[in-house]
Amino acid sequence: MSSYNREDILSIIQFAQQLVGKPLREVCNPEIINHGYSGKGNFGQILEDYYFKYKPNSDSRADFHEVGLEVKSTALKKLKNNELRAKERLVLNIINYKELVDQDFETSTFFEKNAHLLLIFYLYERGVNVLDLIVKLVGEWKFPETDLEIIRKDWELIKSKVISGKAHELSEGDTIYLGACTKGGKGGNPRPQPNSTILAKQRAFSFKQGYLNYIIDFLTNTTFDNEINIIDDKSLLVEKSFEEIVLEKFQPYIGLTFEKIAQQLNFVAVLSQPKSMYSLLTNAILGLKNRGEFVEFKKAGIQIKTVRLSSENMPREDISFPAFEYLELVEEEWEESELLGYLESKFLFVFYKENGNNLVLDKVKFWNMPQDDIEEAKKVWEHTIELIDAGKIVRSIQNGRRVTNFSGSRQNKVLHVRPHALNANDTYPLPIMDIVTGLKEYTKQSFWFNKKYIKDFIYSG
DNA sequence: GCATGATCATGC
DNA sequence: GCATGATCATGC
Repeated sequence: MSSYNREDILSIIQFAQQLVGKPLREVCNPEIINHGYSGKGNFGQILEDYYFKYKPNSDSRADFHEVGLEVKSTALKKLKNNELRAKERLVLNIINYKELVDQDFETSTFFEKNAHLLLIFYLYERGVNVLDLIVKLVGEWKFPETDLEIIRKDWELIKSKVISGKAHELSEGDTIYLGACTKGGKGGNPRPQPNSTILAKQRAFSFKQGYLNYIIDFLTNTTFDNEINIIDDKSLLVEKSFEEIVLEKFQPYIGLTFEKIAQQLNFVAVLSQPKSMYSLLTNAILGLKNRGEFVEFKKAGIQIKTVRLSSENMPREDISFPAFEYLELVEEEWEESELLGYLESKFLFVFYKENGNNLVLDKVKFWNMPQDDIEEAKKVWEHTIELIDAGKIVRSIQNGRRVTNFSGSRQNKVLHVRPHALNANDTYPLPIMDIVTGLKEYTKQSFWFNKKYIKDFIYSG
């Protein structure tokens, strides 16, 4: 790979960097207005055809394969604080299940094609013509050594699942940085897999959104002083997986009481923080002294959930997701929905169990949601949208309290919908007026994991 | 006792 | 001021 001519590579990158600050319409031949590309990938197709001047193809080799450089364009979104973040994951090459099982990582289609990327980020704006979207950032990307070890293991895990005839059970939450995301719309474009007769959804290798954000931070020289690495030496990853290394950090404290752990870690401060002390203690076990984030968790989109269990293993509380906006929810497609994004992430569950008057660190596990349960959760999402669209959120008002038609914890195995607001007057706008209240706004709500689901399928599962 | 509506606490 | 993780409290 190092035999490629660096000058040729640099000239391509420099050519690409001339895009920064401009839309395609400005930098390409005027005939670009007749481009004829439509659909989601059209920015990339137009870019290749009219700027780089080669026809979009499905060649398994890199775009500029003479120098081993693959061009990828992807969208940024602007947050409320004006920060630029990845709009979604970066989809790489499609996984060919039949070929994957015979490949080795170093010579795999994935690595041959994506070891060296030329990334072009443009700012997405709803309703704006693709030719007028402004390119914000252009840069090259090669994997740092420690990331590459994790990505290699991700790739191996995806391969081993396909070898076991479980391509249909693949999920983005299976892996750390390199995901196997669905590709091909609603039907999932089912295709055969080598060691099972069950058809599997078409999937592609992809960078998790968090990993892409990390690349953006790197390319823009953005640094954070409140982040720590859990793994600082890639040699640790030779013998063990990332998950194993994390779990081992908890091992010395399993079976100890909350107070004992806090004492051993010199963490007296947490005792005065009633609502967040359990999650702060979890952070402390992983080595975070103050508030902050773990680099690998952020890059992988891993969500840490600290759960208090009764002696019967029932969580004290359900677990909430962020409140959803009604106007956005009803516009979503399931495959791109915010909820699916959460459900497909990997979770680290830390369970503290009640033992008399004490709370004891009982169990720690990585978890991600099985496909069947994701399908089950989808029903709640669909039902919620139906209610909002029909203006039938509220069923009645009893003693001043509103009784809603939202899906409760008895209706669905996985999720329910419940208020998530400062109080009942803390609302988001509705697309249409609610029939019972006559209001065009309603108390903020969110999806919640049923605690029974946590008990039966996450803790015990 | 549990499900569900309502609200608190913290940090940015 | 608001988003988010966490928790309270009422009524069946």
